[in-house]
Amino acid sequence: MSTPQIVTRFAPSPTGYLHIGGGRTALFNWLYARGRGGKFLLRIEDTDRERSTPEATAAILRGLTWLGLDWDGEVVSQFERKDRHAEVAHQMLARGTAYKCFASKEDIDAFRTAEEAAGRYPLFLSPWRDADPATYPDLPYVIRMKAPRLGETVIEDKVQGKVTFQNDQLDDMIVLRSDLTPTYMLAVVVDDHDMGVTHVIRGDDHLANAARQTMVYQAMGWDVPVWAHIPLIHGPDGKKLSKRHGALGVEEYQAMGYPAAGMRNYLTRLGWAKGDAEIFTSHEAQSMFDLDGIGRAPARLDFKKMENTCGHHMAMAQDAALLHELQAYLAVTGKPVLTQAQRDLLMRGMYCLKDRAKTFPELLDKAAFALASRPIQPEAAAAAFLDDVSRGILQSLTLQLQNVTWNKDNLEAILTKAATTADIGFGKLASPLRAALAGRTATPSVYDIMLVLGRDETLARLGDTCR
RNA sequence: GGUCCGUUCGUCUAUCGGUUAGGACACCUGGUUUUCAACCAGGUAAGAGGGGUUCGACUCCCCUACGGACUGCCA
Repeated sequence: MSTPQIVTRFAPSPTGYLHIGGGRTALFNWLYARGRGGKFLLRIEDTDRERSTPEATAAILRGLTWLGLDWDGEVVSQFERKDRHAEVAHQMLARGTAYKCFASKEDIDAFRTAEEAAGRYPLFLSPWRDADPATYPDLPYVIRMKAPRLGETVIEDKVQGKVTFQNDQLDDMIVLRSDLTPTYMLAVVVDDHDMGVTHVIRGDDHLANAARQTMVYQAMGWDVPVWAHIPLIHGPDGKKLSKRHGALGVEEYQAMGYPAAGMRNYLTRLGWAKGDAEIFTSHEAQSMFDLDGIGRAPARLDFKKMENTCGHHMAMAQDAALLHELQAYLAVTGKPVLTQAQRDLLMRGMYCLKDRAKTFPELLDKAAFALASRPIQPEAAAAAFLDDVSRGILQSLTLQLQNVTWNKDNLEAILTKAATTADIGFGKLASPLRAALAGRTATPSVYDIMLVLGRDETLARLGDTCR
């Protein structure tokens, strides 16, 4: 007996950017499928023609791509499958698991308002459920599912456990609208079934929907997928994530300069855990990820931890990959592109820059000493180290650096000797040197500065200072 | 209102009836250091409240409080 292939999917509505919570949902689906040799599919739920836009679809694809979540096959447009949905609706009709309902929207609204006013649960029960087709009027109609009135529908959820819904709480939902377009409730089920989706991992705002969708599966005699309804992400204050919490869209995190690998790691750990694992590669995440590890309570976004995680990934990354992602960051934020010389400088200095930065803006800031052009304009705090005595010491140091072979050991020997000769502590030498070479007080070590800058630039900057 | 879900350090979480309740981030103290970051050592800090069940409950059950989702010819 072979294990059927795992198929997961991410199915966003194209009504805006890719929400950070949606990004995590996609990530969970991706991890689960990728870690098990399965497929991860992407479907755009664009049946709401009023709110769906191609721009939003493009933004979602960009967000997923940035996060590094690749999907299998073509992106499926739900809207384009509307004929298939209608076909299934009519099959339900033929099977007797659905019926035509001629009640007008106005009648239903009036009914609901009245029921609510009377303090009752406004469950609309269509009078057409068991009507004789011979009595059907010549009016527009919708197709409603003939949902079971008695008993209960049980969801076996991998995250929420067994959740039971009383069938008398659920109405006969509309599956095909009067304009013959499908509703979400029908479309998801048909699409998930046709696409062979085996595991539905989505936000727990869909938990109740799972009950109704189960009825559609049953009405069609199809296998119900494995459910996993994950809690939504909340803001730092524990409230539902909203604009006042700051960034909502995945692309905003890219624009803030967070590395994608770090975001994947952070988002994976947000609401999921495997023992004490904290920092891991995506490959490791794929093999560790499971549905059991998903928590049941909503998790809050913690920017500090996110930055810390990103910092680890910055340090772990390959130099060339970091430079590449840095350039992508510059591009999306509309910042000037790097020159070849700057790229060379960054590649040369990456080894001492990447473990000091958590984000790309920080990386750029740490690299400022290398990217700066002569003459260096020292910040006030740095300039304070450049008094006449210091300049004198730097001047004699300059002479000793003229002909030395440019490597760390030699530089170390010379600087140590210079400090001894001048009878000062190393700090008294390093601070002015740092000020002269970088114009700042916080930089990589003076050796690293000199190594990254190279002899010519180092001597030139010293010359500028001592002139 | 009804239905459903949730609640362990400030935050993310481990624990799956018996632990000095562990780890990570953040924070504090000390160390290291040419600055910053990093790093090392240590510290503060938690089972929402109340009832049960049990020899024993963070873990199982009930109630309360608080938070959330759903309750559309939206998805």
